[in-house]
Amino acid sequence: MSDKPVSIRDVAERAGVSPGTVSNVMNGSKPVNPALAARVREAARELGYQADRAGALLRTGKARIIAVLVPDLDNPFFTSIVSAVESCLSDQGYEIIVASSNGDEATEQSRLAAMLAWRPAGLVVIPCSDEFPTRALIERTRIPYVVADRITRDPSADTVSVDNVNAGTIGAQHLLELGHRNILVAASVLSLGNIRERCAGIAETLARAGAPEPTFLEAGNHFERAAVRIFQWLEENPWPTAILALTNFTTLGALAALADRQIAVPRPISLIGFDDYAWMRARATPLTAIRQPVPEIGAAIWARLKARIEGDTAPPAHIQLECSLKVRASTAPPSPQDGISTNAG
Amino acid sequence: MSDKPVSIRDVAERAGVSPGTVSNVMNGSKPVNPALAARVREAARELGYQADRAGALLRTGKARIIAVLVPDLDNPFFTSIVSAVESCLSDQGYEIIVASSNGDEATEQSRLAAMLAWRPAGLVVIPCSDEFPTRALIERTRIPYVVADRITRDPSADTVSVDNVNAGTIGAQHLLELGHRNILVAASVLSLGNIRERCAGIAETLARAGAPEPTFLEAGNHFERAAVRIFQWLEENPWPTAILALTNFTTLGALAALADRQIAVPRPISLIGFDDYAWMRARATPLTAIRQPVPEIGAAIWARLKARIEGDTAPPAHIQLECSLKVRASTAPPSPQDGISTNAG
DNA sequence: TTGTAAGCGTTATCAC
DNA sequence: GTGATAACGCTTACAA
Repeated sequence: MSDKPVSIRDVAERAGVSPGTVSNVMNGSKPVNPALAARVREAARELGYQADRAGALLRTGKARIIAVLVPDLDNPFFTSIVSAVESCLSDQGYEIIVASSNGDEATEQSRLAAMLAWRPAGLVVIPCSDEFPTRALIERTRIPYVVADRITRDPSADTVSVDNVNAGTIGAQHLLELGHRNILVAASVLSLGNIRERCAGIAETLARAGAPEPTFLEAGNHFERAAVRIFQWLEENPWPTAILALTNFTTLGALAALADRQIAVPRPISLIGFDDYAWMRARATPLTAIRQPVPEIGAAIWARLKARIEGDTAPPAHIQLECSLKVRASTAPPSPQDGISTNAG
Repeated sequence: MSDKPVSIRDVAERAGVSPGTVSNVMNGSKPVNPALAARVREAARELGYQADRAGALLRTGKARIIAVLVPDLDNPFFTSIVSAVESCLSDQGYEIIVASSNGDEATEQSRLAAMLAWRPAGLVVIPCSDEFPTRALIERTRIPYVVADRITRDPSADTVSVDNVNAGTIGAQHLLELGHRNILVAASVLSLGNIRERCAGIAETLARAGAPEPTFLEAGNHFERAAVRIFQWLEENPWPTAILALTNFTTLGALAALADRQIAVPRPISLIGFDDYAWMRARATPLTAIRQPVPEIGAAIWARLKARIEGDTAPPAHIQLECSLKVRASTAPPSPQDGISTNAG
């Protein structure tokens, strides 16, 4: 009906009190006579009053907004993090604003600047590279932030990630136990620290067992590209007995390459995927996979951010959560002759 | 360095002009002497000035924010819509704020109210039900909005959806051409109009061809539940020669059920999936699927919203985009004996 | 316990 | 073409 939103003054007038009192009632910032408070609440309800957050923001300088910046909103891992964080803070009076850097530093910079203009209470960033040059931009604002997933070296803020070394280790361990010694690692890009750590966990585990060093293939951050890279590699090299994928997209790339090449799983090639999605289970040969604890990651991010927003000044915390191996049907002991097989074309 | 963000006054002082002039320069709302403008821009750059959007919001009453409300942020179809919209408006000075209603009307209501408190310039809603009771809440605000995907009857706002009848038709047509007459439709919930329309397209196409009516199975909106429903149905009924899934989650459910039941695809049962994701291609038997044109949906949403924000008062537009059938390997003619097969247990 | 008033940063209106 | 000034809705000292 009314063209303009109801303001705090409308409520005050209707309840016969001052705007300040309405504010105190709505925010509980100061005790108010119960009878009055009831009258105010009644008036607010009748008018459908919803405080305009612009006024509050202007006055307090802090929006009840959490800005989330991810490298790719089409990557289900990143959106699952967004979802996990959203479900934590939605009932705490915060709103979430999202942007994608498209894996590009210039875009990261400009999207970040745009979101910062809202003076959000906190920030969640999955940087597009380990350089994280936009960190300076953030730190000038003094806004609390958490770096997630991709941890830059020398982080001066809270970080939340998985134990990437261990993630690699449990994958390699599983393959070793099955008897694999000839392993292809389908990495995304080795310029990312988290990927390098996963590789390190694998390399170390294999080395300790006296197994030959695996091949680390950089397959990129996109499904299509990963598929052709892995396909080509399988064309040009003796086959491994197992592939260990280090991201969800390289998992898909490996699956596509194996399918195109008509190579069955788990024999002649076993496959361990990364992350855990419904489609990994919905297959004739469900995928063995390294699961990242996404809900826990989201909860940890919010816990740190919330603490900082509320004034926690402890030194930066670096939270690491453990991945777990979901053993399903895509991994099996290599068949005896596979150990010496070469690409028969 | 400085604890407080630089304001327009800081810039004005440094450039030796008035705040109003700075505003005019930054927004281009009024012509300004080029020399002065340059000085202002220089000062802004030096100070790293970024206009505080709270002030602007308070003054203009409209935030350059688009609020997006979806039923489930863990459903890749919905997040792909968010991503498509985000990529449209990110370079137009808009920010996107997202929330999930979790498929619940009360949550939808409260999340919507919370987002509305930011006085967003526009709204994108995928309602959690066709009732869409929150519509009243939105319309009181006079904020332009677009209803996407799930179209309520009697919509008084712009809508963007796919041609659901045709989506069903092309799926059924494909199966008919292959010779299938015994079809199971894996629907999500029949209370949703878009699902009913897909069913209608199927039913009509089959009827016109003189084929028997298919079975419409309500498998729900979640993967796990859909999997068990379809599994059970296959236990208790003679097998169809083809399954036509009407959402991404029922596609996964069907795949999981078939895998659990150790039923191969496309024989004895062909399968058409809904939506088009990388995992559908990354299989030994890539999925034939009905693809929704997600980027185009996002673009259409933004086009309508943008027009409304800029004052377009044309009657509500109801945009329908066409789905396309991606024929891959999960559909094939039924084997001769399948026409009379029953569940052999 | 409640009311009053200042002020947050911006933009729009008005003189100049 | 530019500068002063008021106003947006809210919170929060401070006064009553």
